Amino acid sequence: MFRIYFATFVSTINCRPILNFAQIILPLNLKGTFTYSVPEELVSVIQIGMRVLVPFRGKKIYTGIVEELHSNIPEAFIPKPIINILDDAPIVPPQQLKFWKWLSEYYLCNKGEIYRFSFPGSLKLESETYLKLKPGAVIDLQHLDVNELYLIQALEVRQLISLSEIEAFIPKKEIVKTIHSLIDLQYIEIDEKVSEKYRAKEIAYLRLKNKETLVSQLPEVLLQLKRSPKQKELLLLILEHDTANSEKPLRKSEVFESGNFANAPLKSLIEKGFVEEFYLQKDRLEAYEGETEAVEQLTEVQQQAKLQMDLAFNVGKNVLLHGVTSSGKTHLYLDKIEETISEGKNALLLLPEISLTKQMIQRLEKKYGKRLGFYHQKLTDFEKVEVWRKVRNNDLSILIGTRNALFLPFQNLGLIIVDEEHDAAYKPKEVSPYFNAKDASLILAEFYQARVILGSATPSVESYWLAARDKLKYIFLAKRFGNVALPKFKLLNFKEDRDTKHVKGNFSLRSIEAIRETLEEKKQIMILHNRRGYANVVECSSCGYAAYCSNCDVVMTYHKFSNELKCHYCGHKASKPSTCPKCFSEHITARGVGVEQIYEEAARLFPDASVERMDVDSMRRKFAYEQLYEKIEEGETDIIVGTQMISKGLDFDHIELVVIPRADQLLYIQDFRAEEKAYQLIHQVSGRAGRVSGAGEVLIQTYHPEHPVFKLIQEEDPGNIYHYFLEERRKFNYPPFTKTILIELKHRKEDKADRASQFLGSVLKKYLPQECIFGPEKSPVGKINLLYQYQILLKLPRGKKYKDFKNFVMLSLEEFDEITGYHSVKKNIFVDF
DNA sequence: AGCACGCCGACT
DNA sequence: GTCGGCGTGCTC
Repeated sequence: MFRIYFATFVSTINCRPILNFAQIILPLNLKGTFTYSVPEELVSVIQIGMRVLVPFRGKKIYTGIVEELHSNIPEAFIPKPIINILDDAPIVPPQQLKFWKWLSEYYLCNKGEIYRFSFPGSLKLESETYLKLKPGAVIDLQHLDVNELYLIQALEVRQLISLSEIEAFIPKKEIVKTIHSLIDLQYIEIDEKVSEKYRAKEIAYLRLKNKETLVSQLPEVLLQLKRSPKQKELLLLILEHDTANSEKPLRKSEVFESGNFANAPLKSLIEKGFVEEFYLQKDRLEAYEGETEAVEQLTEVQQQAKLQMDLAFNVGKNVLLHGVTSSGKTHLYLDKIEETISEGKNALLLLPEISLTKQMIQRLEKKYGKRLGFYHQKLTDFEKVEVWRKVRNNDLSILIGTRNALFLPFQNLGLIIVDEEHDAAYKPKEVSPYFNAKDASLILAEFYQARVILGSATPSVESYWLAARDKLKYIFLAKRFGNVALPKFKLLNFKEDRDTKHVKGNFSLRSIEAIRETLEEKKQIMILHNRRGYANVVECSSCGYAAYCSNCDVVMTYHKFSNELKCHYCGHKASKPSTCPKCFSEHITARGVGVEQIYEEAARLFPDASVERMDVDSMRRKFAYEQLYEKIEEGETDIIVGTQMISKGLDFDHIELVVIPRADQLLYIQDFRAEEKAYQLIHQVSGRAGRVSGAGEVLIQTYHPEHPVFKLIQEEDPGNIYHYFLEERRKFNYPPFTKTILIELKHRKEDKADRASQFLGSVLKKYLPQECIFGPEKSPVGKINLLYQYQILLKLPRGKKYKDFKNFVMLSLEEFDEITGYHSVKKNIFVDF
């Protein structure tokens, strides 16, 4: 009683109640946070944003993040105590915690999902379950089966064995049974252990032990070694190194690399106390050590753009930098980055895919050297941790990365640049949490009081609209660097050419002629065909049978190169049937033109030219991309046939001609963004042509030369095509005029998925006006990977109402979750999909 | 999410 | 008769 009174008394004086409870975010896809008590000895140490070890469900231990500290005793349950604190300072800055909160609320996902996604695995320690022999157990080996015997014998040799290690010697199916039976017999018990995962990389070095003494007694020492010439030689080598250039220590591996020494002489020298081994930590990622150079002067036009940018930034407005390809956007980026870091702040440059931008990386390395860091999915986990630590210690000024770099613990972020802001890689549909890195950048920047540049040659319609309404400052760079002319577009009416027999296969004679001319000039050609494989349907012309994927509701694509059928949804492979499996007819035909076919045709039409194909299938081999890149750069390749892959990162000086044989294919895809995407793709590839000469030409073969996209793409002023896109979006109530939410429901059993979607639909209809709800209906691809898929599309009004409507959506989802029968239905929610 | 508990089919 | 399937419930 007295204690309680005393505590209250003290806290009143300090105006600070004791914060002995914490809300913890766990790396699990669970709603909300969990309350833990803070042990007395940790109360003064714990801070928001630190990592803590907490028990969760029995003995299992997780690494959680402290989101909040408070003194409200929970009533419904007794909180468990925090086991320990892992950091001596917060690892997640407050701005990032706000960012997580915003993401989870806006994108309707759990914070645990965000935490799991944003942290490198080895910073999230988890306990592992170990087995050990029960002390004092008397084991009767006679009555054990083979697996039990194995396990007991293993435990007698090694005291602790983790669950994952057991898989090595007991069949997976038997593990649980074996363990349970041994626990029942009281022979073994279970224990949980947390171990540090991250290990600094250490390099072994050699040096003299007690250098001074040794040197002073050198004659005696050498005498002592006179019968061991190798030891003597080695000692002298180390001595020489240690006295000569003591700057760089001698690497152990260096000594052995020469092949002169074996391990034995070294061992003897160490035993005799002349030499010692020592270890130094080493960064896994090599920092650039070469010369750095200054940022080049901006041109007149770029100077103008920069001026506008500064004006916008000064009034707290972010920028949409719309610059045609090779207009020098990168140049402007570098200038702003330079400015940011000279103010002592960090800059973040986001790219859609790091691998395709080697030139950009090299260019920046030359400018910023050690102050530059990279962060992307291809780093190993330990490499990620190292970048994390450096960012937290503010050792890096500039970060280049993909979307997950947004979650690095920046101390003082001043600028975010989102390059190629229209790119779909910023919001992949495959990985949760589903968020758009472009939109998220604007929010994160707000929390850091940082500025944002969205850059693109073909901005997204959404960003263009924001700029049109002056929510973003619109800056347009209309001309290529050095006033090089933009490529000329030419529409070829393929129907006419075909009717007058002016075609060969998929190529118009006019295209063939243009390619031939370009080849004669020793220039390069790109042919774009955005469809993988050889043919997209294999069917029987007698009975109409088509080869479907066994897991998905789609036809399989025929890949002639690898001679197999592939499902592009689940990756399932099958061999191509030579007779119809249904009617046994031999009339198996392939329909639908894929990039392999276009490649084959091009190679046949131009037998003397070197033709290469570039798509995910041909680039899967390691370094395939780098090798082809070099070949093109060296001028060894004349014609590059490829999918959308060729539209990114291939900046070569000698590409003059781009041909798009079946351009209509790009437009007629079931997606309200199809035309925008087609425009972006065509525009991006065309930007590869005539970058130096200004004589670039783009041939678009189409059955519909009157289509607005084809008509408007030829104009150098992009205003009209964006107005066309916006008008279309307005007409059909699509973003940016509405806000969309797509809910997908999947289940192994079709009727369950169907009923679940019907039910959720009916709940939504209770709260939302009918005209906002589209569906429930079967998804365009009704089955993927054996899961049946249904969907509901919501088109909600923008602005103030949106928040209310979204609350109703959340309410509906909660009501849906209350039905236990639907818990096995997998639910995906895409906000602004 | 993952892990334990509880009720119905294919095997010794 | 059991073993094991996955439907259901809960986690501070």
